[in-house]
Amino acid sequence: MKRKLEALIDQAVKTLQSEAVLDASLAPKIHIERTRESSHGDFASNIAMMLAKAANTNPRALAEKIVAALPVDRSLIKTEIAGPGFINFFIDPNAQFQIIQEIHEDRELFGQSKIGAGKKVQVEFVSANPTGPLHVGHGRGAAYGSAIADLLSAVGFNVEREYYVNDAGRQMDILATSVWLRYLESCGELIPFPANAYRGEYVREIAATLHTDQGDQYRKTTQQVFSDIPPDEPQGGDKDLHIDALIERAKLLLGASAYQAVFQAGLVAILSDIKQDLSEFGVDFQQWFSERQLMNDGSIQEALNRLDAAGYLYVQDGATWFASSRLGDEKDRVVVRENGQTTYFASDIAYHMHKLDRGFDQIINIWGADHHGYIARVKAAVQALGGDVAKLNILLVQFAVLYRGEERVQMSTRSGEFVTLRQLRDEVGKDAARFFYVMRRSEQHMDFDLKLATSKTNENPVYYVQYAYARICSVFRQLDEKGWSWNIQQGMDNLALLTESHEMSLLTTLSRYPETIERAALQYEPHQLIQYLRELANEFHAYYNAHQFLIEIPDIRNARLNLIYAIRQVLANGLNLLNINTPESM
RNA sequence: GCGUUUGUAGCUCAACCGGAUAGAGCACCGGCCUUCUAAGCCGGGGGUUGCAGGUUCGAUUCCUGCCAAGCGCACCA
Repeated sequence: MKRKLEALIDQAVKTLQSEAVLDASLAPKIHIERTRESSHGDFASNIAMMLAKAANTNPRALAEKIVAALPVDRSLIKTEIAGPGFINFFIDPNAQFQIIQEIHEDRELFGQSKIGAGKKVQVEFVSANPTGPLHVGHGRGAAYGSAIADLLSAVGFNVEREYYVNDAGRQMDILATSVWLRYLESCGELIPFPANAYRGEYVREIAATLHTDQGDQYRKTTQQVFSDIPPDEPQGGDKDLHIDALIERAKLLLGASAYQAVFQAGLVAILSDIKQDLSEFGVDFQQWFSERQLMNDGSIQEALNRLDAAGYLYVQDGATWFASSRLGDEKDRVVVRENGQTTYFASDIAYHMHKLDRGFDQIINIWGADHHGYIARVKAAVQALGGDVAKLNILLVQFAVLYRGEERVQMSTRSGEFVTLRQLRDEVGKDAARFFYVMRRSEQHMDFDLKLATSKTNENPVYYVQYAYARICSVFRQLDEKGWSWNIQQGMDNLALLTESHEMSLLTTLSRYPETIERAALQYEPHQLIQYLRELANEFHAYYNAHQFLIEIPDIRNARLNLIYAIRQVLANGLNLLNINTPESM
């Protein structure tokens, strides 16, 4: 309908242009929107106000000319000029009824579209370091990213979901060393556990399993491990020097292959935990892309070679720099350190080279807001590699600030003090957690009150939507119990009997579903879908309280059942899209 | 200090990317269960959209400045 009206106005404008009322060079962007109030009709356009100045006339006069030039259309019963120059459109109610027929035919496909035209889109999200379990801070990115991926796929994009695994680098060495030290404790050694090591309970569990599986074969004495190691922070030393020395000592004492074995034990345990966690959260990835692979297969060197060939690398103070400031970054960045090791950013450059080479039409990175400083340098890298920056879309998700009641909860993977995503799911359930995470705009700094989320679960709006779905299911169960019939055809023939105001507004809301999906997908705003579902549920609950569906008169009964069936279908489509369950009774 | 995101009802947030009288939930007050699930519905109070300018027919939305909060500003990842 929206599209149709746009086409009509477009024709009217062209007609006026041919009559020289409007300048032929004008190419106005025609914008149709839903009205907020029913007295303003169903749709409105501001076209006259946009063009009035160029046409050297006042908006209302121009609006009249546009209306006069409007081609005839059966479903359009009235136009009105209102306010400063809005053109309001009134749609024939009979045309509105078609939406019910449409939903009954399309079922679970209703709302999907092909505007993505099968274009390849990669969505990379979560990508948390595999140094510990996911905590509630990661949950938002997970829920948001998967919602965007699912929305894009619903509107016809060919979507690939990817998790970038930072399985290389110092953090992983710290983890491996932490596991080993806990392992030594399992063997019976008395270890002064470093301040900067991973202190979480999960490290102990991994170490215990390692001990059970491998026995004492990686055991060294505390004396061997700690002799001549610089003091830790609590002893007045530097915690970074301390842990780095321990990492070197571990590699030395264990030898390369045994160190690898310990390293792998930690990585594999944590990564498989993350995979399972996400899967249970309704988030699945097609690709788990390994940073170590980039280092081992020469990709980093290749990326650096390409930058060098393009003239973007130089050496200074013994390090190799990428001249990102020439491409919009605030300063140049080191890619190879003085000690010969490549930086994390170098891996990132290689990773994005890979993404570009894989031929996606669009690349979406979903990052936590703490990474916003990386946008400029990554875009610079993409440009320097000869890629199209316009294809790279970096979306930031603001952090959820955690509270327990009034008190702010600090989280740190290192210290082991955090609330895991799994704990949250156990307490509130997957549905409530997903709903809550996606409910708000991603740029909005979100306050997440754990006390509220875990204690007053009945207040979570997800139940409101699910309840509407369950109520409709219940109506159809009652129908069977009463032994009454539901004749769909008879209902379709009598849709005109749906004349109540609740019914009219439900028809409009139902017809808004496809455009809601489309907008939510293209603007990367899944909260719009949530907003919509709450509205649809609200209108249904109001309708439910105001009118009876299971009534004696078959014509009306069947028409109403057709309507609520359509409502249930749309609720289900929306909830399924968000990976939220549709319980048939609550 | 620089960059970036945010600032809307007592609290948590919307507002179809510049539209008409800024809307929901929670909380508060008052109603509705011998009829399809009261996890619901109906009604009420509550606002200088952080502040000050600017752009135009029209600004919560765009621009500038200021104020406040979050997050960044490594040869760490």
